[in-house]
Amino acid sequence: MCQHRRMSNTKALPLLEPATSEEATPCCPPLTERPFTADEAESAARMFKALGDPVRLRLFSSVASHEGGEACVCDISDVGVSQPTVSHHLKKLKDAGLLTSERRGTWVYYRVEPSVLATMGRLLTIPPSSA
Amino acid sequence: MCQHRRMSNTKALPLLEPATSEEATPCCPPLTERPFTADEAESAARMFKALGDPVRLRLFSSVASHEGGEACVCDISDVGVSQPTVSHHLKKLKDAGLLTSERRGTWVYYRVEPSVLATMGRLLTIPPSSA
DNA sequence: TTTCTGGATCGATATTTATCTATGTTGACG
DNA sequence: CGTCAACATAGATAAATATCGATCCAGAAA
Repeated sequence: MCQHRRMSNTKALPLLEPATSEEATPCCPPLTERPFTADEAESAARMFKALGDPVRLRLFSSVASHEGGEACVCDISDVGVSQPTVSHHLKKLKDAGLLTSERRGTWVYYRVEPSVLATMGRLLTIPPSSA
Repeated sequence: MCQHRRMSNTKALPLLEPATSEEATPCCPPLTERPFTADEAESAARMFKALGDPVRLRLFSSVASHEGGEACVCDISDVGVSQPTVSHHLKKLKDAGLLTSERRGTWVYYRVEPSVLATMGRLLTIPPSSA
């Protein structure tokens, strides 16, 4: 939870809830399977671009590695930029479909969209006989 | 090889050569393992950013999926932008360490740096008990 | 209601970047 | 040699973006 002065009394972390997993857009085949179409590239590039900024990558990693699969903004904001900048980057990660957010009382919790790691991992899978 | 008017008579494709595999920088642990440090984020974000443009992603996919593991620029340049723009993007992919290039006679061949897919794939590995 | 706090939004700015045209460079060929 | 073709580089420009300070909004507590 959030290590701060005034503690919330709303249930801080209903961990591991159903998660409403929408089962993802498969989006694209592995990058190595065949040349991407323009549409596929547009779609996949949006995800890579979202992780293509150091601050966003740290925020994403903080959420992804946080106990319970979610993190309060106040727990991950120590990345060397101002609070509006953190907010701006979290919004971009949300818009790219990598994170979801939920407000609970005073705090806002972010979590990794369940399908994302699998979808992006699939893009980078290595073909069976890679030389 | 290159489907063009004037054919080269230098050996066009010494496929699957030793590849001088430098065995890669492991760079970073999975994104889900722990919050990335600033340095780790800087390093990993550089790779994601390189794939974060649709044109570059198509070029990368074209090389990665090309028979023999390498592709001549002339075979992958049909992505809707000018020739200098293609060249510019290929340079960025090289600078990011994702591609290598080699000139053979008239043509320049690009190939995927062998370690890259594994390194980036590792970043996106899903933790053992992901809920 | 008033006050405080966590976080989002607004508006401005400096930097990055994707793209182009024009030109340079390199190798093949006659 | 000169010419042609494949790429790369240079320079310019318009658009995207990372960042900030100021402000706004929502929930909690006094």
